[in-house]
Amino acid sequence: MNNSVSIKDIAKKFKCAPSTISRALNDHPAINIETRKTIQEYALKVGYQKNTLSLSLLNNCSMTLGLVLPSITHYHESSMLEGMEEILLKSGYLLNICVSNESHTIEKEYIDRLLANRVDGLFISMAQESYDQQLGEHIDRVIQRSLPVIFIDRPNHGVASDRVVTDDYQGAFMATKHLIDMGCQRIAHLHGPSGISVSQQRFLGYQDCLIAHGRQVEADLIQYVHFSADSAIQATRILMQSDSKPDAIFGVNDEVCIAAMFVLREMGISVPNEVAIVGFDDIPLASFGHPPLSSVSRQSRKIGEEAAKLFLSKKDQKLEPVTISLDPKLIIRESSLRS
Amino acid sequence: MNNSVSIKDIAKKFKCAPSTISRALNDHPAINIETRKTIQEYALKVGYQKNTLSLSLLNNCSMTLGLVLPSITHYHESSMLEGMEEILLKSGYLLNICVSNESHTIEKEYIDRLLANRVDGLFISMAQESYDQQLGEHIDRVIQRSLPVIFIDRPNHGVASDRVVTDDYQGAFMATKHLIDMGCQRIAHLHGPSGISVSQQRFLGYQDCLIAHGRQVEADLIQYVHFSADSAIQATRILMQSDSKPDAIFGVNDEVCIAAMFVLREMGISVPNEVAIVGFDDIPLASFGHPPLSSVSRQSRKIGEEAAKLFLSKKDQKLEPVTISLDPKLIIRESSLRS
DNA sequence: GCCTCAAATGCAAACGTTTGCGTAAAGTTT
DNA sequence: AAACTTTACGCAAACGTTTGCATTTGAGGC
Repeated sequence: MNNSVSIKDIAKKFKCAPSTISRALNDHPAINIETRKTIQEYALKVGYQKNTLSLSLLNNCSMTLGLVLPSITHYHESSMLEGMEEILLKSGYLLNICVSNESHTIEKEYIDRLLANRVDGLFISMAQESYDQQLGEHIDRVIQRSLPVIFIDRPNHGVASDRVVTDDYQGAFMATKHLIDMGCQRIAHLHGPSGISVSQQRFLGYQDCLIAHGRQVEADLIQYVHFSADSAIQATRILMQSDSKPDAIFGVNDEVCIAAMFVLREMGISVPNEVAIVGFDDIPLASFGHPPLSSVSRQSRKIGEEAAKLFLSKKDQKLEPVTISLDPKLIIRESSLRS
Repeated sequence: MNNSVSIKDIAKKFKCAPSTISRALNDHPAINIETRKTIQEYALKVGYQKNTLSLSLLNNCSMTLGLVLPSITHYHESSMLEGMEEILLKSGYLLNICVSNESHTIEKEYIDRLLANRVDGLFISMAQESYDQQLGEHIDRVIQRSLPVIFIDRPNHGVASDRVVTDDYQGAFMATKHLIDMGCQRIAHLHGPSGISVSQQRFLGYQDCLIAHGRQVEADLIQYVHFSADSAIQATRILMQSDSKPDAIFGVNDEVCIAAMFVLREMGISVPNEVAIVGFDDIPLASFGHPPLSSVSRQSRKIGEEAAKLFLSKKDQKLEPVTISLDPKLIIRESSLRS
């Protein structure tokens, strides 16, 4: 099964001690320079490769990290992963990816495996089930091991912890403000799954912005959706068939807005003139929507980079928990531009 | 740094040998049932967790796999990953994710790390650089170790190896045939990056279908793009501004087609009547395009599942290399439906 | 020829876990 | 009471690597 050659094998070949081989391969000065060369050449020839597992065991450091996400198919998540990889690649780490599918049971199972594999740190965006039911012991276990844990997007309940997030509240506030500035009077909201921080913050930003501008927050104008396009179809129809139709929609993400625009087109309602729309995430296809979709960009890739950097700074010294909040940027396109 | 408790620690507490603790925790019948209980309860209390690294070292089996991808932000890739995870979760594996960004150097570096970490198998979709320059020694090294290597989407040069792919050729053929059936006379192709298997196969399917129906393959009707929406803007303009405009476009993936439809709309060209369009991948937003985009679905999630299953069947017994080719499905929507 | 010193290499422990074998003690059969 | 079996546990090796501390060898100075 495994043909890999070990230091012991090489030691036998040269009839010397494993320690000599180890030192030779690591350019230890106490080893004769010619012996060193000979051994190194031989090692290269037979394709010797250091077994990191033994080192992990010895040094209590596996150079492996865990990333636990509810899903990976949204642009924000995969883009964040790429940013993370970029930094970790330079630092010699490997990343274990674990998709919890919003299930607490799966999340727990994965964290168990990661701990058993002695990862050096954990990035986690908590599953909705864990968050809803306030289940955090599995995370507490990790923290008790004094492993660096960095929360992404979704924080743990109450506990002070390292976090990297977009300022969703601010982004939603900006989006709503922009719609108000465009003269919209009745701004609806496609609200994300309740209980998830991202949904809550975006709703709060929306709500507070309305209040700050002397508007009412009307229950009729709020519809709950999932993060998928499909789920927005029905929600949009309900909104537009109500007695008091909105003249603007702020959606929890771009997918639901693109679906909303699709429904509006079907209904013969013009965007942005009858209904203006702003989304969230600024996915690459947003600019190719019909019309191009205004959206709040949340620098997904940078979130990953910052999370990785935060880990690197945390791993050596114990510091106070930090929250890195990245500024969202409002990208205005035609879907919300009224003349 | 690390507070984890080991079997030795527990052994000291109970003043017995580590082997006794190990057996007790593994429900070995040779251990007194009460001793067993006591030890298990204590282990649970102090949060003992098996150190898998030592086992990996001992058994030459790390229960960890590697996945090397050129990128992860496309729906196809992330969806495939989710399918893979589903199967591997049940089998107790963890997955190391490595994004090569189409770079041979990075790919090599990642594979080195994976080998050093003694992964039990490798899933890989080769970087364009590796493929273009026919650089495969880094992969050969893996195979020489007799590690299961499963190629996804993009095969290795020439070498017989386990593969899981969509029948891109067949899918492209079906798409082109459909456009012909719709009465299109001049079918253009947005060709993916050359040198990549996926691009080549889709082009071949397109080409052979044209030939099979007595059509010419015209160089003017072929434009090269990347897999991103942005890259299709210029290509589409060139196509439509040429003397001999196409009346249909078959695109290498959905992103480029959505961008193409955007450009056509800008130019006042109607889809599907003036130009019919079919894409590839059937991303979730395809059905919300304007008009809804016809596309070849390639069962991304299932590719991941099949790859994982293939590994599981390969890990025990050495079998002949297998190619699993999944049937594509043509999803017809308005973008190609002519009345 | 003895002492010192440096250069080159070996020894053994350590990381955490499993497992075949050995060995007590206790119980059971003749 | 002798012989046997069962029960319950310990010992030690093994996986691959590193590293502090010997130990060996040869050279040079006196």
